Parts: sequence; C-alpha cells; structure tokens
Amino acid sequence: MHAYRSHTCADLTKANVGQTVRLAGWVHRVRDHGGVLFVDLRDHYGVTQVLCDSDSPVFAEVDQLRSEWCIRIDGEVKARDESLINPKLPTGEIEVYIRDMEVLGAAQELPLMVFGDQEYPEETRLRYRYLDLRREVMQRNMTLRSDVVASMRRRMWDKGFREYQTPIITASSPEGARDFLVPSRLHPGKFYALPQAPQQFKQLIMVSGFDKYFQIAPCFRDEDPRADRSPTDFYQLDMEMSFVTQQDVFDTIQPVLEGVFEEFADGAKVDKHWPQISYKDAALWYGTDKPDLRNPIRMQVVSEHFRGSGFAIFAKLLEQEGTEIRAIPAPGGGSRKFCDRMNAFAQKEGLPGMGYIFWRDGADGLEAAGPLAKNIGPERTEAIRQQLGLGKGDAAFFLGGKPKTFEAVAGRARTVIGEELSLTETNRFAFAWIVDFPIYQRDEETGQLDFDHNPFSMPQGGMAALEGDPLDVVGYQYDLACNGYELVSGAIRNHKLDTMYKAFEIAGYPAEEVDRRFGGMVNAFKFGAPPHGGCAAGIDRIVMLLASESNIREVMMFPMNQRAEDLMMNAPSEPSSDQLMELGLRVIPQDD
RNA sequence: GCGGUUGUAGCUCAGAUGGUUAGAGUACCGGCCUGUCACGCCGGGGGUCGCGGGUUCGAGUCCCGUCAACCGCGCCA
Repeated sequence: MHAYRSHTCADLTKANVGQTVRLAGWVHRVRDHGGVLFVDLRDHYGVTQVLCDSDSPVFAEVDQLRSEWCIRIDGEVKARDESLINPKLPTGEIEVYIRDMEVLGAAQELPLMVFGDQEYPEETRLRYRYLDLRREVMQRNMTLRSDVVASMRRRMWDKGFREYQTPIITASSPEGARDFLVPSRLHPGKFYALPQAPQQFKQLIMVSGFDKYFQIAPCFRDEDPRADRSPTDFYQLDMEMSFVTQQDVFDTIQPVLEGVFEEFADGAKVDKHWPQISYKDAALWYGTDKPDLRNPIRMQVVSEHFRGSGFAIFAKLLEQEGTEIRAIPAPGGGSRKFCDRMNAFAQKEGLPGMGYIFWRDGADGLEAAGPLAKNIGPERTEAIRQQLGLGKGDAAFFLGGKPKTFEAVAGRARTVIGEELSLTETNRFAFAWIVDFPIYQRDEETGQLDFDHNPFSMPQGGMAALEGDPLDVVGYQYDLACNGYELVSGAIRNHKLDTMYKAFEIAGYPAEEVDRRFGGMVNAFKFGAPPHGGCAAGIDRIVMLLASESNIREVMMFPMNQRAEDLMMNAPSEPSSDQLMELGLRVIPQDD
C-alpha cells in the first residue's frame, strides 16, 4: 500500500464497502462520544467521516487528536445504516473504521479555524495564510483562478497566439507609475527595475516579426493599494498583434473574455453586446471611465433650464466659462428622506451638496417638491421632468460647476443611487469598451501638458491631428469596463517615429530625452516596424468578479497587506550590512 | 500625505447615561457520554480593555496625543 493514501477524502462510496483503505488529510472536526470518536478527515478533494471505538488498537491516540492535525489512517470502509447517512457529504453513505493511525503533523492552538465560516481580521488571515487557504472558500477561489488562467491560455492558443516570456529584471520605464528598483552588484550605483508591464517588450516582439504574442505576465508597480489593486505585483493577460486596427483587437479579445466569463460565471448573465462608448460620453453619462452598465442611470446636461433662473447659485455659476449643470435621474427615489440622504452623501464626498427635485401626488395631480423646484418655478421644473423622462415617485439630483470638479462625485452618487434604489442589476456582467481617450491632459496646477494615458498610443488622425489643439487629440486608446471595474486597457501603438517624436515634444519631452528613455524601442522603429496594437486584461480582477469577491486579495494566494507588507514572510526586511556593502548602498536613517 | 471606520480573552463579539471582582460564544485543559456529523452535559485556566498622557473620589466608557488594521481620496502611462 502507498505510504500515505490509497484514496482521497472524496473518493469512497458504497462501492468500496469492505475494502481496507489508507487516507491522509487534516482533522477537520472531532466529535467525542466517549466510547466512540468521530473524526471528519479533510483533504483538498473532500471530507470523509472516520471513526474509532474502544475496540480499536489506536483509540488512545485518536482520542488525542485536535483540529488541523495532519494524520494518516488505515481502516475498513463500512456502509452507514440508512438512518445515519449524511446527505450533505458526497462520501456520506460510508465511514471508515480506524485500525491504525499516524500523526504526520500536529498543530498548536489555532489563530483561526478552518472549520466553519467565522470571519477573521485580514491581518490574522494574512499572517497565517496557509491556514486561511485551507478554508473552503479560499480553496475554491484559488482553483477557480487556476482554471481561469488555463482557459485563457487555451483560448489564446486557439486564436493563433503563442506565449513568450519577457525579462523580469529590466530597465526603469519612467513613463508610468513608480518603479520597483533592483540594485546592480556588478554596476554599483546603477539599478534595474521590475517591469510595470511588458509594454516595450511586447512591441519589440511585434517589430521582431512574431505577429501574435500573449503572456500571463506579472506586473510590478510601486503604488498605493486599493481593494481592487494589489500594492506590489499582479498578473495580466498581456497580448499584442501586428497589422491590426482597433476593431481587430476588440474582435480578437472579446470572444476570449466572453468565453472565460461564460465558462465560469456560474449562472450569472454575461452580456453579449459590448457597446463602444467614447471617453467623453462616459464621463458625462456615468461620471467615470469605468462605468457599471448594470446601473441604468444616465446623467444629462440640464444647464439651459437653470440659466437665468430663480435658483441664483446655479444661474450665477453658469455665467462662468466652462460650467455646466448636470442631472442624475433617480427613478423611484422620490422621497425627502432619500433625497436628503443623497445630499448628505455629496457633502461627505466634499461637495457643497446636491440640489434635488422629487415628484409626488399633490392637490392638482403631479407635484414637484424640494427647494430647487420652488426657486426655478413650475415651467422650468416641468421641462426638466420631461427631459429626464421622470414621473411620480421619482427624483433628480443636480450638480453644477466645472465638470472636472464634480464629475467623479456625481459618478459615485450614481452608483449609490443605483444600489440603494435596487436599480443596479445583480448576477450580471455588463461590458463596455471605452474608446477615444484623450492623448493629453493639462495639469491644473502647473498648466503643463502631459500624457493622459499611454505615450505610445497612436493619435487618431496621426501627424495632422498633432498640429492642432493637443487637448482635442484622442488616441486609438481603449479600456474595457465591467461592472464598474477597469478590466482591460490597450491601444493601437504609435509605430511611426516622426509622429512619436512630435507627440513627446508636445508633452515637453525633447527628442534627446525620448532617445535616452526609450532608446531601445526608438531604434527598433528605425528598422521596419509594423503597425501593431493590443491590450492587457487584469487577471486578478477578472477572477475577483467571477468569484463574487470585492477584494482582490481574496483571489491571490499570498497578497501583501494595505501597507505593502508580507506579514507571513516578513517582507520588506532590512538587508544585512554585507548585502548593502556588496551593492555599494548606504541606507539613510529615517528621523521620525 | 489626507479623511472615515475599527481596536476588550487564542479567535468572534457584548459591555446606555463614568461606579463593586470586565462578560458571552468558540477554541484550549479536565471530567462524563457508543451514532454524531455546528454532537451534548459538567467544571477549569485564560485580560497591560492597542499604547501614552489628562479630567475625575473613580475611566473599557470622557478629553488629548499616538500606533495598528481595513476602506476611501491623492496616486495608479
């Protein structure tokens, strides 16, 4: 017999009755009835009830067992009496009578229980991740992740893509987020960087003639974390292809992702139609470039109804250049209580507040209520109601000023309204391509132009477009939004050197600096670069959505905490002085 | 860097208005129990109430500071 097991803890059924078997696993739970001990033995595959009465030669040893001890048992499979079958367990028709037992690994008192669904602080869970990972949900999340990755690989292969690895230790790419630096021993004072993404490499792979590349690529960015963002490293399904238009990229990646979602959505609806929405429209309609389309609310411009109206705050505001009044319709939100709560939400988010109107039954039929309605009068109020298509029991919220100042809060208010009024569908994945991202943005403080997104994206209209107002230039640059998350980002790349130099020049980078920073790629473009483009999909976020989790750490084996620390492995840690010496580094003491 | 929430037993939590010796469940230890599958019953050990200072006759509770965790803002081509 095998040293550890003849079957897994999910294998045994009535068919095995009478056999002598060997099982190994963890003690899930012990039930001690004095004369008889029941042990739920658990492994990756399932749970089997094993038991021991005083006839067993190892009764005394089994009596010592506690939860999460790792053991091996030998025993005889017996059928359970009809009345004792446990329908909750796939192995519930049988049980194993223990004849021999070996403790493979005992366990101390546990900082968190594997059994049950007790919640634990994340700090505890991360410090004892190996225990946390034994829990059923985590086992499920991690296998789901593995299955998703396998499915992605298969689907990419089936589309003619091949997987190529790119360097992990490489050069700093100063165009993006903060880099993680790696000191060089052979070149004291110089540093490598971990790639924020294989961006330049995948473009070079296209220049090298490979046509269709993909990679399950680790990406490293030294940025502050969020619930949906890992603070150190994360994985992307990175892909790039040559001789393609933006639409070609969409037509390639959509079936892959749609297929993955269909395969793992577990009954949730997966939208087949992925609308293309311009960045500008997304900002207006949803207040974000990653809208949740399960929420039907769309914002609208209602400036004209307030221009010269009796509501002095908005009327005055509109006299300033670049201001607008926008409305968030809230079907079913027509109560003062709800409106006041949303107003308080806006104030908490840093705005002076949100004006509102709501419609209810009045003496002469439909009546508009709320301070705004009184100020602007019945005609304007009615015009707003008609524009927004609202009726009795509905409400609308109003925000004014320069869109940049309130857009994001409006977007969050839209989300809260959709959720509170149960307008946002659940059990559905709704996708939208956000297209036509602007190439440049102006820094509000310095007045400087800078790249809004990716400096390697091709401007729509090419060189000619760059001759006009830079702020009007949009790129072949796109994101895929799903349920309020950015799942994919990509672009058709700018492979023409003259356009590239011009694009950088507008952002204030002279040609010499472009050569210095991106010399490798710039040189490559001098030797017959093909037009190319691609995208990268956030694997962690996709798995998070498929697992119905709202925190990315729930689908990562060994994530960092919110301060980018690994409590289990004790990272980061101080280097030894020998290590520093070898690298030619000295640590500046922090005085605090 | 900023804001919000939280911090009481190994773990999850309760402790109005300040007032005797800080409780429960679970885990742990001991005893009883031959059919449980969240087994049950009896008993026991276990606390720097995050830390520091203050107000008070008296602070887990009020005030100030500080630390930590999470969530968000900034940031994230």
